[in-house]
Amino acid sequence: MKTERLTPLPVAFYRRPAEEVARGLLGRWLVRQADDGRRLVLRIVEAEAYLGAPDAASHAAGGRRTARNESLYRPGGYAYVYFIYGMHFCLNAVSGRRGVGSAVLLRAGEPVEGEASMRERRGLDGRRVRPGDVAGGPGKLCQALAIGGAFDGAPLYRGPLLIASGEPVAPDEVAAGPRIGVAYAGEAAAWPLRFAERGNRHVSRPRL
DNA sequence: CGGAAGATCCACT
DNA sequence: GTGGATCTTCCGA
Repeated sequence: MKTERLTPLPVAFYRRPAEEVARGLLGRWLVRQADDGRRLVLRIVEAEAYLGAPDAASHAAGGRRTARNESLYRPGGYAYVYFIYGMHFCLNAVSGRRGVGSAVLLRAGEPVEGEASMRERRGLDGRRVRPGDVAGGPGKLCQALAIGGAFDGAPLYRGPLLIASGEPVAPDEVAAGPRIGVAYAGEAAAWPLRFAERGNRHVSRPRL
């Protein structure tokens, strides 16, 4: 891939409503400069918007603010990384203005560079691998890119973890549906805030 | 201070 | 399709 096109998305990209940011992130490159010197790149193919206070599915529902979700209230352009189910990390891109608490959960990516390294981190070495096994899910994505709690609050426009402008997915190629794993959220559970590239086989759940 | 639930993943049937 | 793994965080008592 062409290094000269690895231009980080500017902070202004993120300082918009989460739904716009989620749609706009599809097709972009999630770039991880690993500690072993290798560069890992995923093309983002699935993302979910979480709106903050008015969204019962958000970690900021009702304005809830704790030590755990503090970075969710940073200005758009920073990472919110949390630990869940005793074993998985999830990566969000904070959106909107400081204090809003809205973010975009990065749910799936398509390997572009460093796939062998990602498979190794995922424990898939030598095994038969189907689309979605490498980074088709928020936990898988973080494991493939070696993203842990150390990135909570880190900027996404510079440093060892950033999102670079690729070719955005055309609006009519974006499928929308309800978010995954938020059945408890009442009315908000049905909001169509999950977005994925239509027909892409690397998404976490092909049904949309 | 105890308990319950969680923006998940995997193996198994 | 179902259930188990595994542990941090949060809220209620």
